[in-house]
Amino acid sequence: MSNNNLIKGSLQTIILKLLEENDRMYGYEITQKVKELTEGEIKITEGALYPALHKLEAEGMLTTEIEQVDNRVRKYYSLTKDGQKEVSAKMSELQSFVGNLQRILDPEWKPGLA
Amino acid sequence: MSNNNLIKGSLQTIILKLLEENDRMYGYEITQKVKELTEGEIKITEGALYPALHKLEAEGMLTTEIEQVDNRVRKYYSLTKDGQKEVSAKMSELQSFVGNLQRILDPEWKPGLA
DNA sequence: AAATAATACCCAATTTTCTTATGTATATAA
DNA sequence: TTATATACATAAGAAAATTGGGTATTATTT
Repeated sequence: MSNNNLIKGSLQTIILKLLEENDRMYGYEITQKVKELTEGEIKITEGALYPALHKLEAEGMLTTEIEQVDNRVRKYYSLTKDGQKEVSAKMSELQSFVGNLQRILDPEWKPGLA
Repeated sequence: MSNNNLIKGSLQTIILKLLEENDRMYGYEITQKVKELTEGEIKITEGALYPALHKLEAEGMLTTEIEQVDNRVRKYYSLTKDGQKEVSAKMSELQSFVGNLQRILDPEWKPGLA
C-alpha cells in the first residue's frame, strides 16, 4: 500500500465501490486500477488485498468465478445483493467521516465548498 | 471512538492539529472538542487517546505540564518544535490521501470542486 | 442521602487491519 | 537467462484501534 497508513478501514470500501462500477474484477486488476486512478500514489499490497477479498466473500458480500486466461487462473469477484447494499452503507459512512475530519482539521471548512 | 472504524491512522493528525490551533490542551478536553466539532458523531475513546498522546510525547512531538485544578489533576500537552513540523507533514499526507480516495471512489470528482 | 453522571487520568487483553516476506506458476522482454 | 509482469496465496509480526476494566473528585439527579 506504499507509505500510507491511512487506508486502514477504507480498503473494503474501495473494493466494494470498484466492483459496483465495474461489475466484475479480479484481484490483480483491482491493484492496477487503484494504482492507475491515483497515479501510483496508492499501491494496494497483495497481503492486504487477498485477505480482504476472502473476508468479504466469507461475509457474503462477494461471489467468485474462476476463469482460465492464457493458462493463467483468474478469480473474478462480483457483488452479491448484500454486497450492493453494503456499498451504499460504506460510502455514506466514509463520506460522513471525511466531512467530520474536515470539521475537525479545517476550522474554515463549510460543506459544499472546495 | 464510537462506531467509526475509519479513524485508524488519523488520530495522531487530529491531536497534532488541535494542539496547533489551541496551543495547549489536556486529554479530556481533546475528546470534548472533537465531540463538539462533529456534533457527537466522532467520540475519541480514552483507550485510543491516551496511548496516542504518550506515544507522541515519547517521540518528542509533545511536552506536558501537570496542573492541579479543583483538586483534579490535568495534564496539558503542547507541541514541541518537532511537533510543529509534524503537523504540516501529517496534514499534507492526509490531504493527499483524501484526494486519492476521492479519485478512486468518485469518478466524477475533480480537484477544486465541491 | 444515595446514586448517577461528568470530569480526569490510566492500563491490559484482545481484535482488526495492515506490512513484510515468502511461495507457486506462467509469459514476456532485456 | 535473468528480470519484470501477470496472477494467485499464506504467515509472522507490527500498529492502532476496541473493549473493559481501575482510581479519584465533583456535580447533578432522584
